[in-house]
Amino acid sequence: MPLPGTEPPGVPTGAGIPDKPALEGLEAKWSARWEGAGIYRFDRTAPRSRVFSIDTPPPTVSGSLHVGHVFSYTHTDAVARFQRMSGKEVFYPMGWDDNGLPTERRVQNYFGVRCDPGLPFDPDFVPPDPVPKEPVAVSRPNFVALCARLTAEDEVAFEHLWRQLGLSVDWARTYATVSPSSQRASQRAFLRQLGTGDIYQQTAPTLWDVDFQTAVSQAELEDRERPGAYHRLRFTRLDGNGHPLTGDEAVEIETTRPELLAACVALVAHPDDERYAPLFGTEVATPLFDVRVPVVAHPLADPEKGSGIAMICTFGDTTDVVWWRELDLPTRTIVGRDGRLLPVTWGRPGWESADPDAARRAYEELVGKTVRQAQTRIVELLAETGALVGEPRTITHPVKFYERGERPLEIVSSRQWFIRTLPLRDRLVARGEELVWHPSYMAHRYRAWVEGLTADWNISRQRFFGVPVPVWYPVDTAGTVDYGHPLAPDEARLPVDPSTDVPDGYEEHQRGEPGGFVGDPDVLDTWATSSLTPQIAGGWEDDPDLFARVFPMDLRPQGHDIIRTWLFTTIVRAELEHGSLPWANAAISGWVLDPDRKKMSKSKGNVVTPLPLVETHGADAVRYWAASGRPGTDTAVDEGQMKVGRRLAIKILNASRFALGRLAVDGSAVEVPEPGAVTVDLDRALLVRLADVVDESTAALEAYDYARALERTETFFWAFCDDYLELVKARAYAGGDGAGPLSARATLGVALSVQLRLFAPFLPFVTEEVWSWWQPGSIHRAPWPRVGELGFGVARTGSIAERLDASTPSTSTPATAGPTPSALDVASEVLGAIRKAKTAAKRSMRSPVARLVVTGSETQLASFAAAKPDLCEAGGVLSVEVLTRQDVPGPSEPLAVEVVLADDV
RNA sequence: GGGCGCUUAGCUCAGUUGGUCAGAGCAGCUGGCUUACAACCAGCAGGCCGUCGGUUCGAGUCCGGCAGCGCCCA
Repeated sequence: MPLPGTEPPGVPTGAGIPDKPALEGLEAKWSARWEGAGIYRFDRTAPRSRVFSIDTPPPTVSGSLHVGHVFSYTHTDAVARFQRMSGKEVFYPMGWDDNGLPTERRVQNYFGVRCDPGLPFDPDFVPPDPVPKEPVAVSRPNFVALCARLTAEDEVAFEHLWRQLGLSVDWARTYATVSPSSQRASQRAFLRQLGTGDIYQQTAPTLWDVDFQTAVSQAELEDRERPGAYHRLRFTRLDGNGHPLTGDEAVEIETTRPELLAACVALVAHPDDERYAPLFGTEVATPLFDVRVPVVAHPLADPEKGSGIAMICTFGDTTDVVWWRELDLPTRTIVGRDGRLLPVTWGRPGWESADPDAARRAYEELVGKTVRQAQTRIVELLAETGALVGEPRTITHPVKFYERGERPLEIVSSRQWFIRTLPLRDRLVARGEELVWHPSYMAHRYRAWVEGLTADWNISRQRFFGVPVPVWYPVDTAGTVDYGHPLAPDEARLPVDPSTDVPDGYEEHQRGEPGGFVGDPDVLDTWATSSLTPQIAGGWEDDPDLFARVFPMDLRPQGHDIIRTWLFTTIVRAELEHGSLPWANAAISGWVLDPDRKKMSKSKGNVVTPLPLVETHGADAVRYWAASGRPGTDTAVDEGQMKVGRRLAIKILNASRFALGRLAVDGSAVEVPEPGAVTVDLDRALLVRLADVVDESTAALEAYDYARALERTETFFWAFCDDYLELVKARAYAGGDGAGPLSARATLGVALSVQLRLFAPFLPFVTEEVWSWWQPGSIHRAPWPRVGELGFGVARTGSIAERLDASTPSTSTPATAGPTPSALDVASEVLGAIRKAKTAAKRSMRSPVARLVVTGSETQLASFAAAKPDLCEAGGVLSVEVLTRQDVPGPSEPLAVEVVLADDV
């Protein structure tokens, strides 16, 4: 229903139909008018039952515009527009994910700066110009200000693209994940879960990127195949009294990380491995360092791998962490946060050695080296002492990397904040089953991820630009920080920055002083904030009335690549905070591949930028391409498809011009006769078929299958243009109030109106343009078409034939099996035969047909008779002869059509 | 190694519960300026539906094996 004030200027009249309609300029024209009229504003007075709320993952604006965005956001927009036309108030805000590392890196490169949190804020700071080779150190507040400045520019570019593309976003409701309200939500959730114990702090093994100098979570890991080498090391067996056993009693293990030997805390073999069973419970001595370590059993040890027995180090990989935790082993940390070997004191508790001096001498060769350098040196040392057996055996094996990192992750022990996810596993699996997935098989991805979780979610990051961890710690009189008793702010104070704000009851001058306090220096993982987009966008706590109307949301659209990150973390937070799903449906889009069906990546340089495509082909054309990609299916960028979409949009302009031209005689206002005027069988048959399309398209969109809805509508529309418009032309041009012309005009009017609305979610610009020629208000607030508009009862059932019977009592159905061909079916078939004959004879379509002989069953001929006048006009047929076939052909048996062209007589 | 998906015309892909399902568009070819549309229209040709087996009266369609491709996870 049209909103007040949304009517385009001028009364819709026949004069509103342009002579030469064109697509050019429609994007600018309509996106401005939609904004001006507030077509996509969310009406927050609508009750929950009438709201359709969408939680779109905000794009990272510091990343480049990507055609993948256009693809999946178009899918969402089609659904949003359908829901809006179906009477829902659509809550469709757009966010910007400015938070996090990508923004930091971009700011560093763009301005030539680096953040030094130790520096004081410089209020007069201006970024260096030109950008220097060596980055300039700036304070954290200055750095954050630069981040804000750059992301503001990026947001403009994104919004421009979205508007050009015609996303029906409520632009009054944008949010950014670094905004104060987002920070407030993020910190509030943190404090609440800290209160419930679902967030805890622990010194624990932490996945660590030595270049970014930050912890990363399991979700940010990726395996990469890297060359490595198995080094076979000889460990000395010990007797019950700790004395070395002589002879060939050594245990040989194989490791790819000999440099971690000093961190070895045990050897491990499979419990069923008979080769090593006698060793379980005994001790061995490490080479070089002579440290006594136990031999233990654990099922994760792979008898097939290497020699079947492995050394456990703290920590070489994630399996070490599992062994360490489950077998309750001690910690010996030798890798520092910079990826270099830390100094240790041999002989001290925790670093016991049977020969501390030898251990010290060996370790002195390694300390301060990077792990790579240390490996080279220790291999030399091991070889010199004879502990290295044979030559290292090179292999290729998967190594864990931070997905943005360039060097393998190390696992360091450090103090970090975690969200307790492991105990939630069963509940999270159940939530995954409760969520409705489109397509359904995407549920497997989620389930596999949740079931494969091995660690709680580490949410602290040692970065600068992000939401600060909102706590401080007391410093005791001796100057020791008491991490066990974090000082949390009152929720009313949020957001806080502990590096500049002061905890209640303290003064700024006490910062870092004995008896004072220190702020937690870390920021939260970006996912710790991004996982709250339903809460942030919905006004959680800040606007309870709004939140109650939109949460849990109806739809989360997103790509399948972020199921384990964004979708998963969002479910975790909603479960902890609200005990519910964050949304009812998840619609998962596929990837966009490059035109050669290769995955796009910056390194390959095959990333397609979307704006030129929109400018070249038009927004409707690009949307057509995107909407043709079925849910979950990877789709290549295909300019051919865009050209098809453009052709379709132009066709809509032209066909509409024709139809409306017949309805607005001599420039008068468009007048559509009442549906009751549709009396001609051919016209009824068209509307029956259109009713099917309405049904199918509606059902498809309700099930989030936008591609199917578009395809059905498009197929119908081309047939409508190619056959029906040609057949109806004579009656449409005839004018006057005769039943035939009246029926034709009524059909044209209703068929056009319905088809425009069926297309509107996909081609918002061209449909709005045509709508404005003859209808008040925006098509995007017009009601979604219903079968009832076409003059049929709501209770249509069964086949087209049955519907025809119901609506055309005069047509009796002979007792043949199968559906009766409609007047339109027969007319299309015969028209096709006429065209074929003309083409074969290389004649113009205009050339007359001297004689047409049609042979068919009684049913077919009855339908033919109904279509005959229109058919003769459309085909230029001068005389017709019909012959009844007595042998009752099958229902799908084609008519026999003989065409004699005029000149052949 | 485990999981998921895909394999239909030269290309991109539809084919919803097994029974006119051998389809569309693009590309190609042959024609046509036809009073909505030459950025158009009409027509033609093109396929053992990856492979092997099974269920069935009947299988692109359901089940299993295999092969190839892709993604996710170890």
